[in-house]
Amino acid sequence: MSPTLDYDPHEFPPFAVTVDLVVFTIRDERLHVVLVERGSEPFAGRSALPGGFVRPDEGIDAAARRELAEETGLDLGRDAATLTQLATYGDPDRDPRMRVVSVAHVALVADLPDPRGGSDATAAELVPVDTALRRRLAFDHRRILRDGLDRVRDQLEYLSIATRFCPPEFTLGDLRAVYDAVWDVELDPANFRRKILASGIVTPVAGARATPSASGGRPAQRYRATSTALAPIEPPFRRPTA
Amino acid sequence: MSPTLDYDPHEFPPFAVTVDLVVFTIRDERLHVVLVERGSEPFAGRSALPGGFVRPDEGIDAAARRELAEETGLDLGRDAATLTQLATYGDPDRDPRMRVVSVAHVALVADLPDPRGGSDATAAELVPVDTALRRRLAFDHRRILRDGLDRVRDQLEYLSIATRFCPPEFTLGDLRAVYDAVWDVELDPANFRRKILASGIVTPVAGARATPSASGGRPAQRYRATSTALAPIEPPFRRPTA
DNA sequence: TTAATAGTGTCTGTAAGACACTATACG
DNA sequence: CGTATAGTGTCTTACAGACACTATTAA
Repeated sequence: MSPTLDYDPHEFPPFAVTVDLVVFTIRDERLHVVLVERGSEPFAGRSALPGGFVRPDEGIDAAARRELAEETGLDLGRDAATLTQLATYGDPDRDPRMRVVSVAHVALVADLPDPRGGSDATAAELVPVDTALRRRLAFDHRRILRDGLDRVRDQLEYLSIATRFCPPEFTLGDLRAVYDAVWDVELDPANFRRKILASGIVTPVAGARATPSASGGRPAQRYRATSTALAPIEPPFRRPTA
Repeated sequence: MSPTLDYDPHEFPPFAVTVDLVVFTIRDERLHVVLVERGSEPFAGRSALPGGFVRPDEGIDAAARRELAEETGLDLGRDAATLTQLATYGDPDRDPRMRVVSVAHVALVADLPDPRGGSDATAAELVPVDTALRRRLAFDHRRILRDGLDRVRDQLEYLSIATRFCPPEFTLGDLRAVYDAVWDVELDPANFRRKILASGIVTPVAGARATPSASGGRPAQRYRATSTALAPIEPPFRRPTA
């Protein structure tokens, strides 16, 4: 805030503030993002990120949680770490109607029962990210999605966010599948195991073993995230080059 | 943006949008931040980060550049990389007057001739960051400063931002002094040289050697940033533990 | 049995940290 | 000469990647 105001605070310019959400999950071994179909102009009929206006007495992340619940039926609960702020997009012409500044967020969720349409009957769908990036999205949502994807890929290296894509208990194979999907690689199971266990971000569940998948295989030890909060991966788990 | 609006766009809630700036530089081997003194309520007389209202037809980073120039006389020019968005702060009660959402930025500058008061005669000063963090700052500026500091410390590991604190030509000793100041460590000159040169973020200036400092010593090779854009440091330059 | 996944062991190359040593300036 | 900084070389340790090998399940 400027100590010597350029504008009287009661004559401030007319801004609208919104939130947009990049909601990632993993489905069929691939990274997906939640898109909604716009029902009204501008960009009616086009795919868009879920989001909406921040209410006058509502915090910004509260607005993000509320909009996500309203449009997709997803409840992130009180868990602070699955929803993080990405960046703010405020080009003067990003919305043809008026000046809108949007605070974008990234949410990571375990695979959903199924994305249902919002309480207001808007269509919500789960789309593979590469498909979504090839679509013509409303507003500057393609750029926001791109930025969100970059962020998740980066954070996978140094933060324990991978467990957010998993249910409370998971195997190291499940966790590796997250890395494989987000980075589009195939990590060596042996080296993955060594690095993840050394980082301490997961703790084995005493006695719990996973039933082998349909294709057979030895049952795997079950793990839980060591902490409910995000933890640094130390040393960082670097993404394979090329 | 919600496809089914909770609010008619022409009845949007009354928000003001501002920018705040965390401007870092290095002075006397220590990291400093630019603070201004507030001339009016609320928080009159208290130190604050420079910033101000975004104008109706102005982009957000354009507003940040303009406010910085107005309040401290610093011109970042067209260089995109010295000014980066940090995060957005929008608690409903962060400004007692009205609902204000502020987009905070971080700027890195080479040591200034001297921070002059703004064109509107507001006092601007350069304060060591640890001192600034102990002060009672206006609004939530202490948290913003804290977040900005964390960001710069992190980015020093994997982005070539250190050169932004230096004049166009510098020695490896100068660059190491940046790391020492921001991380509050004393890096080994030999290992620092090896890692920085291996990363390729700097290029030697043919024939140019620095005159030894007052205390003597062999003249050092001069370098320039290899690219005007920010480049990743590969492999990352990890901060010493503890 | 085979196929598939879980999990262990080991070798090799790269790179970080510690630090000795040389080079070139000022006084 | 001593002192201070620039710059090189080298040793040790840690860890990542590659990959061989064993373990335990389903079909």
